[in-house]
Amino acid sequence: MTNIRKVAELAGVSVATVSRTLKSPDIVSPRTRDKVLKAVREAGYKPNLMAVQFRSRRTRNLVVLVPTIANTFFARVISGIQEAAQQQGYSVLLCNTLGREESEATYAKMVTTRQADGVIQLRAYNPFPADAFAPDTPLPMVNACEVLDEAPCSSVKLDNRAAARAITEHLIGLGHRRIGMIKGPRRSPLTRDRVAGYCDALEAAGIALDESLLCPGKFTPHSGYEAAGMLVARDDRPSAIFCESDEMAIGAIQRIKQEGLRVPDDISVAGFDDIAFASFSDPPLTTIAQPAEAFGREAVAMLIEVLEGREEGAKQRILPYELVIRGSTAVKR
Amino acid sequence: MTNIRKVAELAGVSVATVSRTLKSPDIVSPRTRDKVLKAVREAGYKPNLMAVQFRSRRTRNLVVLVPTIANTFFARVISGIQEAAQQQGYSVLLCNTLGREESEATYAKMVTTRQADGVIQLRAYNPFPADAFAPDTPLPMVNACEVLDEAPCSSVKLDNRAAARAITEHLIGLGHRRIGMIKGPRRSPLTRDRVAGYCDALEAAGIALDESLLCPGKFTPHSGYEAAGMLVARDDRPSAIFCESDEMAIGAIQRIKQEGLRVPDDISVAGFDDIAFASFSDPPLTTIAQPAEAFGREAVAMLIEVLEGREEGAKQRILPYELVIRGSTAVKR
DNA sequence: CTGAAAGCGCTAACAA
DNA sequence: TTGTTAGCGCTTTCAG
Repeated sequence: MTNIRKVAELAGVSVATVSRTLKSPDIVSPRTRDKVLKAVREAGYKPNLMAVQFRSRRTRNLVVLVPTIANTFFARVISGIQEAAQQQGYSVLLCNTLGREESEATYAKMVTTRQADGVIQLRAYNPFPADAFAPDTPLPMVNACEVLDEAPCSSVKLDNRAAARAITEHLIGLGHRRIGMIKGPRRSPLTRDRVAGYCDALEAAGIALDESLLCPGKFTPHSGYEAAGMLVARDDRPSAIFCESDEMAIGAIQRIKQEGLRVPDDISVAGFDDIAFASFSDPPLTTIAQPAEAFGREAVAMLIEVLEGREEGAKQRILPYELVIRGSTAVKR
Repeated sequence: MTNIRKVAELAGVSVATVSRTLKSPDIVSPRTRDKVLKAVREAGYKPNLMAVQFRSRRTRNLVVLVPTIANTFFARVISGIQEAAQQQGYSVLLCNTLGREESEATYAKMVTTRQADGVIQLRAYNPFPADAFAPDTPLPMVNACEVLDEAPCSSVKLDNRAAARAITEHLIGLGHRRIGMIKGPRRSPLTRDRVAGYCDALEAAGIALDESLLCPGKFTPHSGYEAAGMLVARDDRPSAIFCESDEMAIGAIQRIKQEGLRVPDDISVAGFDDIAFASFSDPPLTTIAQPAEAFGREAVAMLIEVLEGREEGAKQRILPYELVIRGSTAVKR
């Protein structure tokens, strides 16, 4: 084991000097610095980060709680996180929690046990027990994408309500008046906001809300497939369906075609997220593009602010969406 | 900071006893154990894992080098890794390297600097410098999915050559004789093996190899789209195309349709991987299913064997593939 | 600018 | 079964 002491001996200086040379080379005389660096090279010395972190009480690790890495939208958010973190000298520990609260709590514990400095949570749930931190310390956490209503920390999200309203209005603009919606899990704030936006659009257009046109899904292609089956089987089937995720929209399109109907001729379908496959579906998906990578970058910036004590109270940032019109929606006929 | 010493005082025992109670409760008398656990609770004590790991010289962290988490195939491998790791008490540090060697080297350094115990590399590249470890220590690494020819460590992979041969034979069996192939990057062992399997099948059927029917892609839908464009534009266009990944196959299908041809009526298309979207493409994709999660589980098992010193030389495991026939391939007409 | 020395919080001999 | 003690490898006062 080649440690700092060996290097010190080799260079003929004290361990303190070696430490200083490595951390703040500028406060060391050029001559000693050269001696030390030479010794470091000769000894093939690599500082034991375990010890460094232990001693300096910070790890420069960020844990990211992801509901599921199998979702390509989250993959983009994660890219943004990694890019920003790396730039600031932090490493990212990705945790695929499958949305399970126990998993989230387990990984969040890496912060209380000082294996990581903070967490970025991509789901609306606070993984820390109430007594994990001293009363008025700010939580070392940032909530992104799906955000708690009373987030106990800074957060970044989309204006989901406005985005859902925009895409519903696009559908209404095409002449659709019976518009189905395949939504996410009931209790998600994401779903609630998007349903609200959908209702806003209907109301503004003077269309009565038909609750039975709202089907729950699970953000997977298969659940979209199932939900579309319900919607299409009705006598008074909708002429357009807004899906809360592209994955569900892709499943829905397959089902609609299987039932012998055409998209968009018989039924228009809109998605949400603009994942890579959205433009490769047949027909290509009309959807809401989210600035996924930007969510990641923002989240990192906010978290580091908290960790380095530069924050003044929890912030809430809203990032812009964009309506992307492709071939899966068309004028009602 | 509530540390082990505080707990010891509170319980009226030595720090060693507290440590023991937490690590091996059974070698401590029930009475002391109760006292200690009570004190732990009262003090709200959480061991500083940083210190634990530093002291015990192991982190129970595994770093996983993933070329890109945006690929849903890797997402499945990662699930398998996480599941197995968790079971064995290890945490997973996911590193999205984008296939960049500098990134891989940076993350691999977490092992030499003792931030992690070992690495699972999903790409055919050794991220460690030659002198990172003592000459005949086994590398704390396992190579999975895409494997180095002379892997300096244990590895798990598919019999890519046989799988490619099987799917090509499926195409030949349907009467196709001009079969294009959209392959991956030239230098990948994966590509080399799959091209070899493709050639095997042709040869066995007495079909001459036409090199110009092999187009390189990059495993993305877009690259499949481009490559298919080349293939389809030819006068002597193939009647079937074998793509080295489902993502490329999905891109290829879109291009073929855009050129006014039908899949599979005019051109059959086969993929590789069996990602979730494979069964939701139109038509659903004929492909090779890989036991992605099993790759992950195997890799963890092998790595832990190495880390805990129970290995006897590098092993090589081959996992089985399965030909999944769906609607994108049909009899030539 | 450099060195000596005191730990960080914990584990692991070794003794008792 | 429990306590004492000596560090792990590093950073950081505090003197010099």
